[in-house]
Amino acid sequence: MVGIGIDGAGREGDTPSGKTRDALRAAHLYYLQDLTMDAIAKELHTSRSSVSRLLSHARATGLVEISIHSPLDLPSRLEQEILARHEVSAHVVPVPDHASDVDRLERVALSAARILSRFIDSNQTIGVAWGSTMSAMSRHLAPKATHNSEIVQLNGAGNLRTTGILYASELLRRFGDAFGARVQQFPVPAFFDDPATKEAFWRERSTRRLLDLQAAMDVAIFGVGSPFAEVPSHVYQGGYLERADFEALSREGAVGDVATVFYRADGSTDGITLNTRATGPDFAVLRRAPRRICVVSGRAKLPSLRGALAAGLITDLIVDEGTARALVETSAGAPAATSADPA
Amino acid sequence: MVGIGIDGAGREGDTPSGKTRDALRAAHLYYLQDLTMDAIAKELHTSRSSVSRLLSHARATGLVEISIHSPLDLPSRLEQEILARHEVSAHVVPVPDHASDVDRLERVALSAARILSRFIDSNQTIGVAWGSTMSAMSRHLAPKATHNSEIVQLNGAGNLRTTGILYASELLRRFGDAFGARVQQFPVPAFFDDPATKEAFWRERSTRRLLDLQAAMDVAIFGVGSPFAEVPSHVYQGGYLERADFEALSREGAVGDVATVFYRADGSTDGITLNTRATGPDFAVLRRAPRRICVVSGRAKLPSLRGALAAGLITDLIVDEGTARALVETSAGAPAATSADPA
DNA sequence: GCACCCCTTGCACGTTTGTTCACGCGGCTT
DNA sequence: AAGCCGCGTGAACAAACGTGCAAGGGGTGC
Repeated sequence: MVGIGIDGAGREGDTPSGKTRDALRAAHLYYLQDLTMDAIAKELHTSRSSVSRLLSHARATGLVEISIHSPLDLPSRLEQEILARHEVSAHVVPVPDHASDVDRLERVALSAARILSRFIDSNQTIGVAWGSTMSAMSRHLAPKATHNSEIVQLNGAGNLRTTGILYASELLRRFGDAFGARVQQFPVPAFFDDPATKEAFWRERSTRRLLDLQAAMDVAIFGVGSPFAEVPSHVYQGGYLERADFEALSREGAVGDVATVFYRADGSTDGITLNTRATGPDFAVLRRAPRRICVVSGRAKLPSLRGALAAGLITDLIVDEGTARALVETSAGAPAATSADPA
Repeated sequence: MVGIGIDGAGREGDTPSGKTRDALRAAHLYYLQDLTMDAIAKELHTSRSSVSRLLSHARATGLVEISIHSPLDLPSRLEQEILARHEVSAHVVPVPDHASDVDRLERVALSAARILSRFIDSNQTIGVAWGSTMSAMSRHLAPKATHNSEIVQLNGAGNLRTTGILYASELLRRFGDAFGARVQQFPVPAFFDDPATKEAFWRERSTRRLLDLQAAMDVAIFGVGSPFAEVPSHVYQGGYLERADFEALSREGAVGDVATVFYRADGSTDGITLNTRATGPDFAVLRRAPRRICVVSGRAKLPSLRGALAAGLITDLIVDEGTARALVETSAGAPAATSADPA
C-alpha cells in the first residue's frame, strides 16, 4: 500500500513525462482526433502495445468518460412510465431476459457503477450500504476526482464473508479510492442481539459522530434486500438472522430491507421488531439525503423494490430491464401477491 | 433530401424497432456493459457487422459522447499559462510539430468540433463565421439535439468557391443539422465595394433583423484571418480583396481579421478603412456574446491571434499545441516583430 | 401490376486492437 | 556488492473490429 503519488508528473517543462500525462495525450489523439493506436505510438515514441495500455489506463482512471444520451424525445418507454408512476428517475439497464441472475447482477452493477459518476461530486457526503449489489458495483467504479468528499457506511456489517461478498471495509475503500474520498467505517455488527446494546452504543460519542454524518448525506447508495425471495440476498445468508427472526419478519409483514432496516409493502416500518436491533439509518434520516440511488437487479426483488418505492426511499433507480418491465406491468392494476400498492 | 423522420420509432410496445433505439441499446451494451459486438449481435438478433454499424451511427449522431477530463490538478501547463496571461480558457490540441499545415488544421478542427458540443445548448443564438477553419470544423460536428436554437451567419461570403472551402450556406447548414437549429443566412458579399452600399443595406429591414440576432448571440464561433502570413487564409484567396486593399491594410497596421473585420496588434480597429466595407459584426457587438470561441491552427496565425486576444474577442480558445507554445513563449518578454502587446 | 431503385443485411476479408510472454532496467534488501 | 523483486517494454499472437461487396426486401413510380 504505497503512496497514491502523482506518478512523476508535476514538474515544469514541455514534455513532462508521466503516465497520466501520456495517457491524457493518447486519449486526446484517439478519441478526439480518431488516430489509430499505431499513429499515436509514433507520436509518443513508443510501441502500439503501450498505447493500448495507456488508453486502458485512461479509461480505467476516468480520464475518459463515455456517456450515453437518449435523444430526449425517446427515453425508454419504461423510464417514462416509472417516472410518471413513482416519481423516480429511472435508468433501465438492458439485459436479455434469459440471463442468469449472476450475469444480470453483474451487468446491472457495471452499468450502475458507470452511471454513478454523474451523481458524485466534490464536497459531498456519500452514504453507502452493503450487500452483494454494492459489492459488485464497487468492483467496477469509474474513478472520478473529487475534493473533500466523504464516504459513510450506512449500516454495520459484522465480519463474516460469504461468497462474492467482500468485507465491508474493502467495499468502502473502493468507493473511497474511486472518488478520492475519506472513508468513515461503521464498526458494528449488522444487527445487535439486544436492542439495549444498540441504544447504548448509539449514545457513544464516536457513534453519534457517524450518525451525524449520515444525517447530513448528500447522496445515498443502496440496494434492497428481499428476505423471502428464492435467492435470498446477503444479510440472509451469513447467519446474521435466525429462524425466529425470519418468522417474526414474516409475521409482521416485512417484504424487504434497505441497509438492514425492514419495511412492509406499503413502506411502513412501525412495529417491525427487528428494526430495533438494526444498524442502518432510520428512513426519516435516509430521506433527508437529496439523492437516494437504489440499484436493483432481478425480478425476485420486485416486492422489495415496490416497498422501497412506497416508502419514498428512492429518487434514482437503476434497474434491469426485466424487473423494470414487471414493475410497470403489475403496478397498473393487478398488485403482486404480496401487497396492495395503491397507485 | 427526404424527411428527417423519426425512423420508425415512436410507437408503443415492448421492442419498438427503430434504428435509433437499437443504436441506443447497442451503445448501452457496448460502452456501459463492455460486451463485445458479437455478444450484442446475439442479443439484438442481428449480425456483428450491423452492430458495428449501429455503434458508428450512435457515435456519429451524438448518442454516445466521449469526453476527456484533465485531472484538474494537471491541466496542461500551456492552458494554465494562457488562462493566466490572457484570461481565456484554452483547449490545447496535441499535434506533432512536424505535421503539415493541412493536417494540423484538420486535426484541430476535428478536436474543436468535438469540444464544441459542450458549449452548445438549447435556446441559444449561435453566431458562426466563415473560413477554412470553420469549414473543416463543419465537416466533423458531433450532433447534439437542442431545441429552439438558431445559427446566425456572422459575415457575408460572396459566392466564390476556393479549394476546400464550401459555400457558406452548406457550412451553415451543417451546423444547423448538427444541432437541430434554424439557420439564418446573411446573403451579402464578404466586402462591399462601396461603403455607402453597405450602409444602405444595413438600413434594410431584413438586414436589421439579422443584425439584431447577432447582437443577441449567446455563442460566437470563429477563426482568425491573417492576411500577411505565408499561407494566407480564405478571404485572401478568393479574390475578395485587391492589391490596393492589401496595401491599405498593411499601411494601416492590420494584423488579422475576425469575420472580415480587421484589427491591429493592439486590438484596435479605428481608422482601418476596409472595415467600412466589411460585413462582419463590429467588435462591440461581438463582445456582447458571453461565449466567444476561437479556433486557431498554425503558427502563421500567431500575430493575428495575439491581436484578437488584445481586442478581447475571445473567451474560449481552441488551438494547436505548437501555436499555443509560441503564444506563451513570446508573450512573456519579447513581443513579436509585428507589435507591442503589453501584458 | 411490374419494374426499378434505394436502403439494409450478412459475409468475407484486411486492419486494428487486446493480451500474453520473455526480457531488461532500476531500486531496495541482505 | 550482488541478488531479488517489481515494473514497464516490445514482439508475437489471437481476438475483435470496420468495410467493400453482392444479395434481398420494401416502397415508389409508371
